[in-house]
Amino acid sequence: MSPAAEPVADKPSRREQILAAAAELFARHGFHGVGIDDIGSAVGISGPALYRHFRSKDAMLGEMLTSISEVLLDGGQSRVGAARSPHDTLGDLVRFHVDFALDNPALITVQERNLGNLTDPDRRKVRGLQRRYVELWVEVVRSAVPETEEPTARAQAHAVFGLINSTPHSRHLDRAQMADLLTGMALAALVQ
Amino acid sequence: MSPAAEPVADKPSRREQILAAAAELFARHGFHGVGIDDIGSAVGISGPALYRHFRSKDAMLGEMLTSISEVLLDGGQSRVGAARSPHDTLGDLVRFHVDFALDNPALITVQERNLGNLTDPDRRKVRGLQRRYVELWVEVVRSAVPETEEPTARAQAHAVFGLINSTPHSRHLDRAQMADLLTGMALAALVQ
DNA sequence: CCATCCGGTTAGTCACCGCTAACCCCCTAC
DNA sequence: GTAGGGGGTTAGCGGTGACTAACCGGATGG
Repeated sequence: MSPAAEPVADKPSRREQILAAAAELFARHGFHGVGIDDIGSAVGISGPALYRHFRSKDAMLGEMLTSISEVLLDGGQSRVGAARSPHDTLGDLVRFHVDFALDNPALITVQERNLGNLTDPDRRKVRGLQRRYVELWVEVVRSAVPETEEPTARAQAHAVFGLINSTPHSRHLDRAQMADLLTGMALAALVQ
Repeated sequence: MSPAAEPVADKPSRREQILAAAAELFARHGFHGVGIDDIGSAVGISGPALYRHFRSKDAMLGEMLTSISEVLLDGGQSRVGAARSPHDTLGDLVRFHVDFALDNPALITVQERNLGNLTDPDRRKVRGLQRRYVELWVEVVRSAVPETEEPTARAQAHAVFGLINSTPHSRHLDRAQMADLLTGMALAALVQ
């Protein structure tokens, strides 16, 4: 499948370029609202040339979403790995997610809107990664606020994702202010 | 779904039925991912019979989204109309939106995902209604927390919508608990 | 210096989708 | 008892979209 899962990322090339353009388009028009030709011309090549890089349109979405989910899970785990106070860990986790959302609005949008357009195996994979990411949040929330029940913590995590991921829909503050605002709101919502 | 939700209006009929089914499908698969035949068979009729009730597939989405936006705006305005303390008004507004989201998960999902699939005139109309709803929130937030700048309040409103509208993605608490949780989180995020 | 292959091109195929056409009940009002 | 219309049916048309086929230029390494 993936020709090489490179640790060293000295590859800024095509594939990535195509995925970025596709993400932008999927975010704006939805998966089925975007044609192969649209994606092609967005990167300066035209139409079927994409099949030199991806097996299918579904494969593009699949790779896009799995890689997002992996980045989130890895980043989350590394934040939790750094042993600090539960409350600080929660702060780090929130900040990490906020930064990711602010830096990758199109990806975040695609992830929350287009999960249903994945192939069955891809969806299973992405769902699995997302579930583990949520579990991470649940544990961190519950160790920062111990009296929280598990289902409540899960619901809180989803709600906070919704809050943070709303970022693409409002662009009236600059990046730094927005990051602070969202972080503050998320933490307030979690610890009340 | 519930045939007798109506206070007086004894018209639960077709159109509404079709819109409800279409909302469900649009929410799950996206506008372009749903065919005319899918919608038809979801209400027991098949395919082109829908054109006895709507001029086009676009018209279905248009009517769906404008009616949602109108319901939200009207409901919001009536909550604000009842003169109470700024803080109570904010609480009412939050609770109103939470209730709507919990009672209409499919509609909420379609509204936030499929704005981009609207016809240009429809989109303008819906955008206008949404803008007025946001302005309502901005004013209520600013009168409850006067030191808030306007752009900040706008960003907060969007973020809170994201939080509340995340509802369809998590179903592990019952309706009442979920309503209380979301209301509490939203208010905490707003007043900090 | 040539073989190869990587990454592009255009033309074409096939399925599907929105929508129209033509037809067909009932049910109701006169 | 029949006229009419609201709401349903199936067949089919035109357009579009994903993908394949066949071809091609140029860099590269043996």
